[in-house]
Amino acid sequence: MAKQYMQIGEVAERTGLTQRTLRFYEEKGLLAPPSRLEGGFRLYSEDDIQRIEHIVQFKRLLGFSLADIKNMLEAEETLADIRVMNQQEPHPAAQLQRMRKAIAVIEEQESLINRKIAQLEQMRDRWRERLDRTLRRSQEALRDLEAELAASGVKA
Amino acid sequence: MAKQYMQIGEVAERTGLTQRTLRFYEEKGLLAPPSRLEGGFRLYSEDDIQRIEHIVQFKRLLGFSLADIKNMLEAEETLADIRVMNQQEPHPAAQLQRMRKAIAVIEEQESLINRKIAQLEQMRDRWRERLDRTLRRSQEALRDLEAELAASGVKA
DNA sequence: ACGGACATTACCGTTTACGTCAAGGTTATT
DNA sequence: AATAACCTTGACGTAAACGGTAATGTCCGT
Repeated sequence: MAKQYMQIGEVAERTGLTQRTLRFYEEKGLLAPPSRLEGGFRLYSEDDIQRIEHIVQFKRLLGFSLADIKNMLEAEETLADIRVMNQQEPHPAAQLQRMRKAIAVIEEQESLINRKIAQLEQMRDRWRERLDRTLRRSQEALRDLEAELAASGVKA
Repeated sequence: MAKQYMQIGEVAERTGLTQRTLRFYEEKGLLAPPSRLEGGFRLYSEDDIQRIEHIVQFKRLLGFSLADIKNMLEAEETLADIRVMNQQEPHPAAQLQRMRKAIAVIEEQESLINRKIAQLEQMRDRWRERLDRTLRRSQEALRDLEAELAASGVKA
């Protein structure tokens, strides 16, 4: 298993971010302040790292600003809160209420991603049509070429 | 039909970009310098506008830097060049050669988009699993709630 | 030929998302 | 207790992607 806690250097290496970026994200509120060693060294938990990798993904895939990503991460947090609350107060009626909230949050994230996918698919389809047209034209060119060769064959 | 040529103000309105941004893109080489009126006013053709809207899409969907987008647009240009050349020198063998190039370019763009889509789908699937788990848990909560109600019904 | 709307270049300013020291404190090992 | 390796908080720097304004020129309808 991975060590329980990692210092910033190791986290940086694992996530591909720099130490500065990690501190920067923390400063901007994208990362919850991690725990610290007595001397002040940051200690990241597995959960922290999960969250960091989440951010990296959001950036790479969606291309959103950090401000946007922060909002999306708040959805994450809502879910985490709900889990904790369901653990603490396991009254079925209250749980059910919170579950509905959780489901709404997740569905929103999913539909956001789906919208993006749909747009990308549309974009891809336009390229695909283009490919088809080009292929058709190159078929024609090939046909013409064969005709030309046949003609020169007759001549020879 | 749309007017043959538009001035920068109208283009800005139609594309949702600012005039400054249009000039900036031109300066950075993302847009070919449009034709000009005698006095120096920029005149954009339909083709120019197509290209601009292309850029807007790339930005919104892929979230790439302008430098990256510039590279992708060069693929576009390669294709345009190929079309012109095929018109000018319609020798089948040469055409065929260029067609192959065109196909390669298009396929590269397509696969780039496909990779992005695949990553997004993976991300969506993770949310979907999460949704499933939450739904299952809320089923349990519902079951518990019904049991509770039944019990209180018996008591009442 | 003139007034108002629209454009031009030039240049400085701003925000975002970090990079890059500097000066000093902490941890682990010997 | 000394030393290397690691960390801390500033503080300033920077590239990208524009925003905003000034000073000036152009277009066009009357």
